[in-house]
Amino acid sequence: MAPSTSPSPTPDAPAGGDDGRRVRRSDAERNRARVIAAAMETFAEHGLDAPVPEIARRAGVGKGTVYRNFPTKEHLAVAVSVAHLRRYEALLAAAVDVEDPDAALGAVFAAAAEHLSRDWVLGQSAGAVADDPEVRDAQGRIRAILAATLLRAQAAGAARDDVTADDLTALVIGVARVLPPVNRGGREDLWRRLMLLARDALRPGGSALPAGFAGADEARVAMRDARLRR
Amino acid sequence: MAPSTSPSPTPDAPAGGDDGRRVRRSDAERNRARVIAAAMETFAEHGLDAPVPEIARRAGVGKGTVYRNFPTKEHLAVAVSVAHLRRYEALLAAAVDVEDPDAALGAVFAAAAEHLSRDWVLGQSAGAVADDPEVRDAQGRIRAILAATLLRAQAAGAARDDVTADDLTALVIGVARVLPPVNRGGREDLWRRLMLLARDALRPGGSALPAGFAGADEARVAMRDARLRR
Amino acid sequence: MAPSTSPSPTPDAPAGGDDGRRVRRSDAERNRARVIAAAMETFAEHGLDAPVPEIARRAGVGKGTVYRNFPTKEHLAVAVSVAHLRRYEALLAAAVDVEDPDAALGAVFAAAAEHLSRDWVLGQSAGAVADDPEVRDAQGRIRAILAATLLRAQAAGAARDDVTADDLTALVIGVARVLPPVNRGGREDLWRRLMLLARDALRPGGSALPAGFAGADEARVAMRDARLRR
Amino acid sequence: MAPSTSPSPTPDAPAGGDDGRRVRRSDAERNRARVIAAAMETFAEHGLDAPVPEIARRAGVGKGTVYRNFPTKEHLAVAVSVAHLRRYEALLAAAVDVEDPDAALGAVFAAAAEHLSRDWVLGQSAGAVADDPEVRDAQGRIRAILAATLLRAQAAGAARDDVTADDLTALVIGVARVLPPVNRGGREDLWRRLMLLARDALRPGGSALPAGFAGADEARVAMRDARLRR
DNA sequence: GATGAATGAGTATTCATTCAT
DNA sequence: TATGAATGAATACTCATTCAT
Repeated sequence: MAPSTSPSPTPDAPAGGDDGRRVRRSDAERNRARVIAAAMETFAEHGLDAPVPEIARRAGVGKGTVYRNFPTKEHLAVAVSVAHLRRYEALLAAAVDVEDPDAALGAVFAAAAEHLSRDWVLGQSAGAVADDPEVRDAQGRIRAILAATLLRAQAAGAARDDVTADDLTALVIGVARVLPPVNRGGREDLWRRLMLLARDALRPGGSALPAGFAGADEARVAMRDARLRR
Repeated sequence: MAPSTSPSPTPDAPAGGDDGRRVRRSDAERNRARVIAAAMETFAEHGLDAPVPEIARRAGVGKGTVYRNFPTKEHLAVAVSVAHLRRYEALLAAAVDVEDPDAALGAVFAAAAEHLSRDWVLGQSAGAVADDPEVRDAQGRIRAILAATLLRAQAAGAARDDVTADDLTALVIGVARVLPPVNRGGREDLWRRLMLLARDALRPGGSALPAGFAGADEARVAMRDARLRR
Repeated sequence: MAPSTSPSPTPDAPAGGDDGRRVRRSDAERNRARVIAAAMETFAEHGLDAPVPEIARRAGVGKGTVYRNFPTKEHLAVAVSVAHLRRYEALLAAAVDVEDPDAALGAVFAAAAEHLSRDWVLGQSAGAVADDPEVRDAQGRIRAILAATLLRAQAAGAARDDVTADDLTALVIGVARVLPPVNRGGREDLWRRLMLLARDALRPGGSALPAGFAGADEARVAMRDARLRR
Repeated sequence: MAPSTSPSPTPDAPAGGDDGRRVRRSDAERNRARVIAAAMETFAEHGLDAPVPEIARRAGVGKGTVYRNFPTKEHLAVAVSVAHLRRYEALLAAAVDVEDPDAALGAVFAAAAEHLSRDWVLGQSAGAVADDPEVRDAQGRIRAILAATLLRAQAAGAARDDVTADDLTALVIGVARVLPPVNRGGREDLWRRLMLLARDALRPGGSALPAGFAGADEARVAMRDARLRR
């Protein structure tokens, strides 16, 4: 039951049409966006336990509208996760452009601090959310960026060779799960500090590590099951 | 209203003393222990949302018995947390005995891997649980052990000087929140691996860090508030 | 936290206005009325201990509908009390129109017999119910009518001068709490009989009375606290 | 299922026996008395909803002891009612000795004020309690006293002829149900005042009354069904 | 006999989801 | 298409009553 989140729930609608229809369409689109925004906010504050009615209220729409766009609350959670992942991806993309491999790796951690200190939803990476193809795709793209950046750093001697993108991901997520987000009382400087510390874990010259994440897939599964709750 | 966990809350005023009493008491004590065990299990699987009836069923007792021992679910959560913290503390105590400062610091991370890979509940350290004096005490004792071990390592040059026990705590908890516990599909080797990685973050020669956890107290509060949800 | 009973609490923000809306609204209003009616019945039979599900069943709605209209059982109790008081007030108003002061006072008792012999819930006027502003207001208006009628009777020599509206109220409520309502096996004639008897207690020439209800307010409080239980 | 309250629950025990037995017996008797006393107190404060454990605690015994003496809570309620009625009866007996018929009738009301202002449990005159033979007997004896006193007053012209003992009872109970008992904030003077007022209702020269309580039995049934709740 | 531990039915309330309008 | 009324499953907690010790 992995819900998917296509931008428009009515794929059959023609691209062009009479104005009334287009207006309605854009109205619906706006509603959908408002619901997602409200859900991001509400989930951030109350976790997945946040009541749907509360989300509807904040979005300024009826419960029915929420359910029209997202057949279940889980679908909504998926949409929120996708939105978060997209934002994260965008931030990371910037990091990719950094020339210096060392600096680029640092930028990855900085991006994580920047993004996660505000949004903080990874706890939901469980159940239906983790199984959703769109979520998987976004996670895959992010992982690819992390892997590429790590490889560059390793090639340049700025990162130890015995770590993988999965180690990196685990460290980032770990830190993200320790600190509260800024809008919940978290402190920006602590986020940066811990991310820097985490980055240092990857420097050459550390302890000898035992075997690590077996393969990408297996690792992803392990990661996914890391549902902190529910 | 932070519930406290004395070994036996004895809600009905026990006379205590002669042996005849102890028989009944021991039975009750066994039930109490079974409830806590069941709660550890159930909370680990479903989080604090775990239904009390489910816990009662697993413990093989009626709902009433759960409530006799723990007036509210929160009291139960406190008891579970205390149990976890005690186990952790016991493991850490062993680490303290290690002579070599470097090895001792490593042992601390090993203890974390050992303990957390199996129990995994700290995420719930929120609300009433975090406010409970017994929980606070246990956390304080643990923090003291961490601080002492870190200091020894720093004095011996085995750890960078710009980190504190709070950094250490954050790293450990972070990793603990990434991986699933062994009984939920987690892999022992991954726990060890990540803890080793985390330990390396504390080696001398890392990045320059911005200001960190302001003071012990403030930091503890930040830490405590790091409830992933609710 | 005294719940108030505006005709429609409309928990989900109604737009109100066009006719389309009114259709739905009227349906909801009907349900609300049915819930109140069912509650009057059920409370009369079982007291405030009456289970909400029972009320819902009698009203032919789901529990949820009851709670949509009345956030807590106490709110429902308030609504029921207000409904009762309004009916009573309406009956009393008629009594006011009676010219002859003696007959008017008699009419007040008759109205009480007429009303209370059927509804019989005042005993619940305790706690949140008694503190509700709408309830207080209705009680105040009723008391005003009683006071005015009593004064007229006193002026005309049809009632002793040493009694107040609070004495009158107490007598009426007292009788109301002795007899079962008609729909529970009570007999109309007994109600009338006892109310007539009570009316006679106010005739001139009785025993010398000790100090009575101190002042309106204090008396009202005493009255209010006269919760038979809880 | 009308529970009966014989003073000693073990009617088979011989009158004389060894001391150990007598001690135990007197112990049991003491316990029983303490339970009743505690129940009077607790019921007065919380109504019949008072939890049995609370009563046991106040009595200083275990729940088991309560249930040994009173198989159900209703049996306990019966015992409490009987105790109350006995006290009332004792007070009334004194009134009987008053020579002057007018004064005697007044004394009856005074006794009611004296007793009911403190104990206040009549609300329980419902269900199993009202059906209990011991309760019925006590009520019957009380009614006989009231009837006799009323007859004397009527014979002496101190009371109207068109009222019966049932009218008198209804008036007394009515007043008793309006005011809170002294230990719940009630005021002694108000009790006296209202009882005097009620007494005046019986003076000669009142309104013409419609037919009244049909017969003793029927009336008693009507009275019994006047359960204010449950 | 006395105790209090255990039980489980019962009740208020919340919230995801459906559907008539 | 949007709304919000209705529904009922789910859950924490209380308390009368039973029964092993």
